[in-house]
Amino acid sequence: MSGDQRPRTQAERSAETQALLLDATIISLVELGYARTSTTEIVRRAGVSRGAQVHHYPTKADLVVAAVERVFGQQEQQFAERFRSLPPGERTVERAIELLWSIFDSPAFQAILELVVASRTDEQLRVVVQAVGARFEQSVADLYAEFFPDLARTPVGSGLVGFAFAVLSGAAMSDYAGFGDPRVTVDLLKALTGIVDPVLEALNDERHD
Amino acid sequence: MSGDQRPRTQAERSAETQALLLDATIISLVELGYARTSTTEIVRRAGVSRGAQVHHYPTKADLVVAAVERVFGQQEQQFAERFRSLPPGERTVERAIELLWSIFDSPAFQAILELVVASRTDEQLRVVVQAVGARFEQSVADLYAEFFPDLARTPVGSGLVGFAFAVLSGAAMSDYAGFGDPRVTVDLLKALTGIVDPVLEALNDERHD
DNA sequence: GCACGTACATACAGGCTTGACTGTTTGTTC
DNA sequence: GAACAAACAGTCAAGCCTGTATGTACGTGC
Repeated sequence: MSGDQRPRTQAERSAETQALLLDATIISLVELGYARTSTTEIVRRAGVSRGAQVHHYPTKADLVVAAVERVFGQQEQQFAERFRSLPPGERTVERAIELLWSIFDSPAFQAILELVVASRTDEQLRVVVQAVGARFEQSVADLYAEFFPDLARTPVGSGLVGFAFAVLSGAAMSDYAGFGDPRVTVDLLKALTGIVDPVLEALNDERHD
Repeated sequence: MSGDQRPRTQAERSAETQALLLDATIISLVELGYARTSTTEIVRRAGVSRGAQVHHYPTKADLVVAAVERVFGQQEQQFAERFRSLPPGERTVERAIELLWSIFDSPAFQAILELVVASRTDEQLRVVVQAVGARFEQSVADLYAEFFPDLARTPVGSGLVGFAFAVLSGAAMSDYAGFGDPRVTVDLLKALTGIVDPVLEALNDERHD
């Protein structure tokens, strides 16, 4: 059936099994949440044996840490690709926010949310999450600086990416927190970016009294 | 030693044990997170027996649901009290946001965050969290409408509380997500509220084309 | 003071999870 | 093609967690 009878190399076997395991981990995080995600459940979903899992990721922590890197990396790459493939005329701040929102509004971000919250009370996980999270933001900030150099030069403009990340995280969460409307929040964020300068002035005035 | 030799009434005993259990639950959520919060751990922290716990809250879900209501309720009440006790001259939108931020920046909100995220994959919990969360927002919105009636009348102004909730949630989370700086985010939010009208106009212009 | 119900205490059983351990297959190297 | 290492398979035991069940102490109404 699967026409390829050529034996796979060790590297290929390794990579495929690891991908199966990490994707299963991420999907389990999305569907069951962190608390109910067990290694048993992961190997079941991945369709690999316990031995295979323990070979590649000896402990549950190893597995989760690797999943963090994978899911952040995927989103980071996806955002960059999508934004770069926009027709030049549409490479606006507003479009960038819409694109970013499509990331934060995705199942993948639900997994990230589980991991971020779990990382609060897990030293080992927190180190990785913060590092990878910061790298993610930095990658978006680099694109931002590349395409909107004028905005990026201002003090507030340079912090705007971090602000957008915070707002979009909150918006994504408000979906099931019972407060706020993500669409309104995102629209307001987009509107805000259109008036960065007045905000900047207001902020400066305020800090100098 | 404890001077009071008068026997406690059943109601008093009940209330005290329940308070011990719920507070222990909340503290455990803060310190250990949702995944590692067990009924065993809770009764240990509360200093009550397993039987007492099961008597008041037969299942773990009952315990967690009650904790949701308690922790949201406490924060709701605390905000209202603090805001109402401000000297009239300081009852500004900015002060309100600072006050709200002190809520979102507290340990209590860390517990709420655990519960909100857990509720995503827990039907029973989600119903409660959304209801109580919405009530919390409504209570803040009511105060907002009472003290800033002019703002509250505008379309965007009326949605501003939900927006603030989303932003502050995100800001609180960005602390351990590795991206954004909560202080910058909150400052920007405060600045934004000072220029609600331009935002409103920008948003309307944008929607009408 | 007695009967009753609420509040509490302790022990137990079933299920699940994790990490460890032993054995087998597959690819690679010389 | 033989030796070696990596990849994989399946089982086991210890620990924890939850819910249950049975027995005891305390407060309340008559």
